[in-house]
Amino acid sequence: MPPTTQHVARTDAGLASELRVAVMRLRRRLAIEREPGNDIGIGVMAVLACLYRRGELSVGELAAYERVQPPSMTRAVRKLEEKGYVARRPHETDGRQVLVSLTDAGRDLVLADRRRRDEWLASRLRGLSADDRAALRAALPILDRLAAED
Amino acid sequence: MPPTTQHVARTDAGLASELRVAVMRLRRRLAIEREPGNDIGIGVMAVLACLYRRGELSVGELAAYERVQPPSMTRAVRKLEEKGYVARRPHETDGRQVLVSLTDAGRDLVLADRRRRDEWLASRLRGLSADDRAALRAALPILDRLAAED
DNA sequence: GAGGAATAGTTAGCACGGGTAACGAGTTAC
DNA sequence: GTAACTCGTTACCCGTGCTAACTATTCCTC
Repeated sequence: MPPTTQHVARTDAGLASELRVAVMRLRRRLAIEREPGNDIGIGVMAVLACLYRRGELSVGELAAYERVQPPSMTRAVRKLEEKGYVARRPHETDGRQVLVSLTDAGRDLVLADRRRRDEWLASRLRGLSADDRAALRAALPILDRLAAED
Repeated sequence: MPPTTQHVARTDAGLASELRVAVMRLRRRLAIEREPGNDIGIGVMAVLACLYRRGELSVGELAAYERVQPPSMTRAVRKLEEKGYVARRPHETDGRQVLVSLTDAGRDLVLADRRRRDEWLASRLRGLSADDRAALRAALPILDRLAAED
């Protein structure tokens, strides 16, 4: 009889597989929920959220944080600039770098999107116990660290 | 000054945004780690893992669990069948359904892949405390439930 | 039992978001 | 001052998700 999710998750040996599947499923689920008039995909939205938290960043820094290759980030930034959510300006001293920052419209979009997804999450959280919510909150920085650089 | 990850994650208001970003980054990170000779993408591998845990399933059941539309699962299964990792057979009593099961090669691939990713995870876990690992294990079923059906 | 509604799977076609390779502009080191 | 490196970009390809439309089968109703 093949092991169930609960069984393998109790061991380190199965943690990777289970975590991987859970992360992928949840990612797909999250991608569905978006601000109704928001035509920005979830990946591109993550760039805005990153700029919101960290302020002005270069294209390379954004790519490194999102664990994406530079060309992918160039495209994401271009799309955001076309829509007026970010501004690009050259670095003062290093002419190779391009600094990206949120516009007012971009900031508004981040907040609206966060509100929207919070509503969805709130409906989900009602089905969870306080312990479950605390467990999620505790796991968050660890998930973040797992995804970070070696 | 914009809030940092730690700041917003302490409140329910920011949990959704932070969780979303963490999940997306980790998903990309996990997608990179794969068995060297494994030309199967992470999404298709998840199908094999699902069959390994649950045994024979119909295309529709697979699609529902992975939170994917039926056509996407049809394609994934076809690709796996071409490579000899799964077998398809008609349902005994319901001629509409197609049942998918792992072949021996598919089972081997699941185990090899799991071993490979476990190695990667083990190297990560060394950087974490026992509490962190426990937190991850506790959060796993909750992440799973968040992605589940309404 | 015959016919229409519902369900399972597939096909076709599209969009988006990753990747690599190759290149130009700018900087740094020698 | 030139060679090597870094950053960003362009061009192109591929994987994987979606919707719409179709077929085959089953279920329901009369």
